[in-house]
Amino acid sequence: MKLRPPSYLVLGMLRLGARSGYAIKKATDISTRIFFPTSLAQVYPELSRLESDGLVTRREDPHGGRSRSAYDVTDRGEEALVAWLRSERFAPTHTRDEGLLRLFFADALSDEDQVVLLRRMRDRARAAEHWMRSEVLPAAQALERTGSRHPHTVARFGADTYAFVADWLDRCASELEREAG
Amino acid sequence: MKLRPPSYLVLGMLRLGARSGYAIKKATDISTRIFFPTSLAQVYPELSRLESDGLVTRREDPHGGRSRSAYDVTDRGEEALVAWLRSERFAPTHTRDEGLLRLFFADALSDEDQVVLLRRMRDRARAAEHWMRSEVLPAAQALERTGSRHPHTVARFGADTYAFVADWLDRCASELEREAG
DNA sequence: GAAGGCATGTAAATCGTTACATGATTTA
DNA sequence: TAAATCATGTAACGATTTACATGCCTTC
Repeated sequence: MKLRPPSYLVLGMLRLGARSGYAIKKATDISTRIFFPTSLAQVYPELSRLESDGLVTRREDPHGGRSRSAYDVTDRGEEALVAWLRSERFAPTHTRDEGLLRLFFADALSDEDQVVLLRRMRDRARAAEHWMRSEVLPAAQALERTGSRHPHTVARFGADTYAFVADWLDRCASELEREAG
Repeated sequence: MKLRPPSYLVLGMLRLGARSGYAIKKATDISTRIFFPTSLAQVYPELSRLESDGLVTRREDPHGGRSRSAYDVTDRGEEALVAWLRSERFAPTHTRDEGLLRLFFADALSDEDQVVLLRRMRDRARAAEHWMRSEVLPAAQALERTGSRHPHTVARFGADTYAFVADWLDRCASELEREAG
């Protein structure tokens, strides 16, 4: 019965109001996706484990002729979530960024291609920022009206960070372009 | 003979002057580690593959009674690296951040504990910034004197981004503390 | 002379994604 | 009525890390 971060993702999403495994996955797609993605093939087995550990309860919740399971967090589940949130140690951020890896080795490119690469990375960061402001933030604000403010905190953090990154890369590209003439 | 980002990491590090598998791993530990970590168990098999594909050559380079293999990038290896650097499409950034996941669910905590969590995340970002400025940046500047400027670009990017993140989390923690009274 | 770093590799375990398989309901 | 979405799960695959195994060299 060892819980890992994906277990808490499921537990936390149930606590925020998602009822089915499918709903949990949908919720992550417009919220935790950029810093903690998951898949249905991870959510369903995780729900089974949490149920057999007594951290959630399952009940039948069919919708028309379509079967569905609804889950609720138990008191022990709530305790486990809070204990995790309060614990001192947490895993270091794990990132794999192919764009930055390219930039790292970009000296093998011509000056023009270096600028192209930087602008491509900038565009990607800008697109991510826009997506967060237009899709993720509104969904988080809706959650805020039900008493959960921090999904909104995280959405603002993400949007602001992507904006910072896009600006940084834009400046870097312009400087490089000016230097190269 | 399908190359993935870790292949280019190895190829690129060889190009920047690392000679052995061990040296490649050491180099990543003070450079790409935060955005593209790797392990010896990944580097050695990758070198073998690159060799059998003719993208690098191996030669014996013993140091005293201790055997060592030195690798060099071939013309085909150089071409493959540049083609990758120039290609339009690259994998989206992949991140798993347990700290942000906690913040996302932090509404389950008391106001005080929410501030504690934010300050913990801030401290971690600040520590990462300091590590980059004191360890990574100097190493990158040394590389710059050999003609490779972009390891330094990436190091500045990393340090500046961590500084932005630390400041953002600090402000957020202070606001929350003030609100809670 | 002990500890730590240099050096190479393999095996096992872990973790996560994609593909497969199925079927009902809603919307365009 | 066709496409998209809701809904659940398993199997296969792929990628990466940790542990194992070995041994020499340098520094304290």
